[in-house]
Amino acid sequence: MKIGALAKATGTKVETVRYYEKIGLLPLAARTTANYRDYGSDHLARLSFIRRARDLGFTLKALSELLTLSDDREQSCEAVDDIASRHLAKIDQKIDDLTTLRLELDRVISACQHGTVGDCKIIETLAPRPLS
Amino acid sequence: MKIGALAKATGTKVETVRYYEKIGLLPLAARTTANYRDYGSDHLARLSFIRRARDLGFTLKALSELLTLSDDREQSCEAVDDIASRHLAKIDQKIDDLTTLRLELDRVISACQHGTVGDCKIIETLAPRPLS
DNA sequence: CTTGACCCTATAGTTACTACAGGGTGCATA
DNA sequence: TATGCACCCTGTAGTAACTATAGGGTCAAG
Repeated sequence: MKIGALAKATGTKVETVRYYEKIGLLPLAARTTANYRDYGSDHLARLSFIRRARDLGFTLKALSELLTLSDDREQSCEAVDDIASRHLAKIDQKIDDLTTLRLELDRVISACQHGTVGDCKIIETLAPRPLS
Repeated sequence: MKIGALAKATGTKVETVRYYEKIGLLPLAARTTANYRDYGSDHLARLSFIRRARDLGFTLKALSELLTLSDDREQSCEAVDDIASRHLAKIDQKIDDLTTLRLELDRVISACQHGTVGDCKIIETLAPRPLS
């Protein structure tokens, strides 16, 4: 199948597919006489894997490691679990950070009196306190 | 004060200070005879504002808008509130997305039996389902 | 004078795409 | 056959917000 079909089948953009091939995440595709990329089921499987992992927020680096691991079916699952768990911890951290941030922002916005900038609580919070 | 002192005073990197000047977020600094940047309290105030807004997750674009607004103290606070509220909504969305993602990832990791890759639930979840 | 911290500009790299320019291919329709 | 449109190709550059590096200058203390 052509690149457009592969892209559509996996919910990926054509340009992104080419990008993944360029960075080595996807193996080079066979070509037609017109130099069009021609993909088979192996590529479909691999790109699907990539798409799912990206959707779960794995970085391309982590994803690449997962792919390498998944190619050796006798490999211990520990390494996979390690990557996934570290990723989960990062997401936890991000949620924590964002939640803290959200609280602060909400506090600032709630204090806004909707007057002028001169007495705006939001601006006031951002501006440095006058030296006393 | 020199760039290093300004950077330290605001918890910003020297390179980032130069970057902000380059993109126009910080006004051009006065220079010493040695061509070193020389900063006064105006720059300190402005960079502090930038740092705080960045810490609250505002994009440079939104931040730039806030700075423009804050320069006109008679301006209505509505625009400021608008920017901040839209930012808050984005953070809310991000938290939602990450929370959903976390749930899915946790589910997958919990299903891991710690065997081999061949029967790894994590890999299995990422791999496309066999055609049936 | 030497040394080390700091300063400068210019350029490129990071991450993961995304957009665009310019040109080729294939198929359906008039 | 000609045309039009969707799709394909490579190469390059842009996005956001920094960050790192190369190569060179300045300043102050020893």
